[in-house]
Amino acid sequence: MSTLSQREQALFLLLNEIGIISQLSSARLERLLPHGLTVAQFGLLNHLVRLDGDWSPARLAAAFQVTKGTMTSTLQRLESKGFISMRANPADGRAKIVILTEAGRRARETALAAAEPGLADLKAALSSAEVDALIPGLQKLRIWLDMHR
Amino acid sequence: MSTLSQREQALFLLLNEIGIISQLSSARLERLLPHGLTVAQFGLLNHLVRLDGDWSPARLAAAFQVTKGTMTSTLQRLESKGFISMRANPADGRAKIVILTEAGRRARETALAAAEPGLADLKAALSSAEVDALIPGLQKLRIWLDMHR
DNA sequence: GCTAAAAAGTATGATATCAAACTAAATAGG
DNA sequence: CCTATTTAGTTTGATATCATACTTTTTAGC
Repeated sequence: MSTLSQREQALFLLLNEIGIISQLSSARLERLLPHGLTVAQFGLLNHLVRLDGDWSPARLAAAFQVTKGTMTSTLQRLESKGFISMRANPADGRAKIVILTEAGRRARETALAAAEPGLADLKAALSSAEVDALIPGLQKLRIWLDMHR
Repeated sequence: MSTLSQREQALFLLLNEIGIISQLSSARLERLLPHGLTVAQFGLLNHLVRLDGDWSPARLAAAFQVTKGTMTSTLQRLESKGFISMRANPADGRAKIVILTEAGRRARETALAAAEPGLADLKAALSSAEVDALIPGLQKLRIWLDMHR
């Protein structure tokens, strides 16, 4: 009969907790977002607002650590909502350039304002120190997983 | 222009890291699992093996913190693989009882053995102490989210 | 230069997930 | 008792996600 070492059981438990938190917090956020925005779409809008520059679908897929196919789908949905547009990259016939529209910028603003109370509530769950204590370990794990896939 | 407080930004970052880890680790595990088992299906088999007793779909949905509709779908897929069966609850005409089959027990065994190396690799990412340091804070967060949804 | 390999993007088919709407059965309140 | 509410389970329609396979374009090797 297969078993796991204590060490492995602890890792299993860790990943389990992380999975449930991810699921609960995504569902929580999505309920607050306007325009039928999903967490993936909101994340993309935030990214484009904050990080200037030319973003191709492939570069965005790498940044969010999803497959290119997933990014194609999310971009198409944002485009159909009018929040981004895409044009060909004149320097590379294979590539596209993703552009945030004015409507997209405004939608991100209202979405952020709508999401803020949900984050504010969360302050009751963990102290500032507790949050700060968690982040480095999680970053280390995320970076390892990213490098070993 | 909407902004977030420092506190809220840290929480946002925390949830972001958690989301990415959840995504990467699920994809990683799923690649190792046999029988076309998904993480959700594997989790359910593990649960049924470890926790004896009568489990209804509703109770399982609560335990995994997914909607009843999601649990219906996952149970149907496991049933079509022959890994569980379901029968009516004689004491409650609305309810069903989920039963792990022998094939399901064996599938869980082989799946666990297949997943084990993926967990073993992960030991390189975090020390035992680092894992132990993360768990209590995450549990606290998970419990809060569970109680406030 | 030509060909082989790599990269960008899309398409397809499967599963998980949610919210919302629905049916059927059990329970609670008068 | 009878009705209203709650609970169990399913269905539907939408999105995210993956793996895989495909087309087009670019880059690298000889």
